[in-house]
Amino acid sequence: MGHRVEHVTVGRDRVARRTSPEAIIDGLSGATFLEARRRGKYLVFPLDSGEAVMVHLRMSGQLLVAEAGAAAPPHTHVTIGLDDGRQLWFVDPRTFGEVVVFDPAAVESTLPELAALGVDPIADRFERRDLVAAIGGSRGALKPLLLDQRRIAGIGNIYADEILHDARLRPDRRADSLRRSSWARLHDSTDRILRAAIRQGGSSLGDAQYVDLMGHGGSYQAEHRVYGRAGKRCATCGRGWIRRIVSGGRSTHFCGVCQR
DNA sequence: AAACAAACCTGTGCGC
DNA sequence: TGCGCACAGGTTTGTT
Repeated sequence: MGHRVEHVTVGRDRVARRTSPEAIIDGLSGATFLEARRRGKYLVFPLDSGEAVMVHLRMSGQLLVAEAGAAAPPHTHVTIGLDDGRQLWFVDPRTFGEVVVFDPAAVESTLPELAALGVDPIADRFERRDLVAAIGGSRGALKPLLLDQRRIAGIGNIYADEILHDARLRPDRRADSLRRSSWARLHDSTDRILRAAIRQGGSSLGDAQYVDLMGHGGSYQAEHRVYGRAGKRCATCGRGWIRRIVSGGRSTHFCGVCQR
């Protein structure tokens, strides 16, 4: 923060598909980063120009800071040279991620999905009533509801599974069948699992794609009770085995014994 | 309204 | 060693 952008290159147009490489280069060049914010999985960096940069990492994106002169790794699609010589890299092998320079006053038209994000359990006040308001009225299964970014912002596939396990609720359990006590557990587990994962720097899987700005991975993968543990004994109840199903098109893991 | 499939990409791990 | 296949942290779009 507080650094001015001196040079920008866009090495792969797909990263700029929402706008254009020129829009990213022109919008960033000469601007100073004021702040780093997050809402759901969207990273937003307000600039002194009045515009802001949005970065979404999707499945394999990384935002990395590098010293002056460092060689960019493969799949570096945006390079931002700062006034102290350091560089900010957007790296993304699968190219699902994107970078957008936008006008926050026009976010509804330029980034409608950002404007439509639901309550953020970490960034917003998030009481039990907020959880119930977000998903309580639905007749659908809990897992897809937790993943719906317009209802609750920020929960991904790993943490949906871990949260539901912690709350002792099956991922295919209908939201309209929950009792008061289950809503209390689900709220409590959402808060606790997300905060514990953040404290440990998130979950870095085998390919070590998920890293912080300095390239360091997290350690929460060591705490996973269900995600990626299909066929193994349930570490919570010691009786069931972890099952893998597909829910909402996503790989889903749970214990059939201690989750109901 | 909800469930499902496909699409967008590249890389890795596995069985054979 | 090499090949083909399944699968991967997300989201959108289109179809039942």
